[in-house]
Amino acid sequence: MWEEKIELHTMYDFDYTLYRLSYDPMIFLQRDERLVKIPVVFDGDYHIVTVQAIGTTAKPSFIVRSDSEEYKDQIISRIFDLFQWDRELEKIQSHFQQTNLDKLFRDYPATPIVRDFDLYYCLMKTIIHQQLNMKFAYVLTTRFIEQFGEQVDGVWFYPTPEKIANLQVEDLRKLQFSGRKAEYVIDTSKKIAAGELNLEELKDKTDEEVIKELVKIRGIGTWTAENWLLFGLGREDLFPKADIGIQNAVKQYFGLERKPTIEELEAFSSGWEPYRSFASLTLWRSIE
DNA sequence: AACCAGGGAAGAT
DNA sequence: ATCTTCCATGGT
Repeated sequence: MWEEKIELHTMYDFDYTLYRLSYDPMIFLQRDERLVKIPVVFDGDYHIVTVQAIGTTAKPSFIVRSDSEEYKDQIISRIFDLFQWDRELEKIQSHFQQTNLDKLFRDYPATPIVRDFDLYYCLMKTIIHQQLNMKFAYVLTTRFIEQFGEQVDGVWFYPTPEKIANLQVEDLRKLQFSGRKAEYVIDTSKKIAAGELNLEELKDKTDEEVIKELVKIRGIGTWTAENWLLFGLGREDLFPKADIGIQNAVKQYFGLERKPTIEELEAFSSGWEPYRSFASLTLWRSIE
């Protein structure tokens, strides 16, 4: 067992991160302790990494703990990457002070990108969440992980694509997946298991290239590709205009009579680049 | 009971 | 290419 204290050189609202993570019932959280346990897999070996906040938003610091000395550097690097601790949120904040979202960012400052812990899980979760209300969507992802994942010391490790690739549609229908959704999940997992789709390799491509490749897959549309880029890879310039939550948040913030059209969203969002992901996150946050 | 939900595919134009 | 319809399933 090792532990490492980490101090950031930027502001970071980790309590908001914990709040966002608390939506996912399969994540091991102790919010009063400001602590989260993260499943990390290296070379097929399971590691549990504990991240605990001990600082403030203005002066954030953390204690990171895990067991494997061998992977210590990789684990710390992964945690930095996951929580984007290198990012200077002050820059984002000042960028939006010069836009039509100035009030929004004053009300909800320094919202970090909260990534999912695993690229494959993120993609499955995003497909599962298509067109479902959040409550039921999380019921489905919870059943998915309970049924096909593995729990170690209270921490859930996500199913592998290989395992899901071997399922039948009926296996997921039992969990109240629609037949169509079950096909999307299984067929996409088959592509990954067969090596036709490599999520790790998409890290090296631009947003546009990733969207173009993912949208070819049956069951993945623009919304899913954009959300995967944002919550999977943690990319900074996504604005999912088809998203109902984004539409409702824009309606509320700008005081519209009805939900905005795609064209109206285009117009409102001019000037938000190249950090539109932070606009999206902060808009979602405003209606939580 | 009707409409909604952090969409997408398939069909029609 | 773009618009319309249908698909599934629970929540409010």
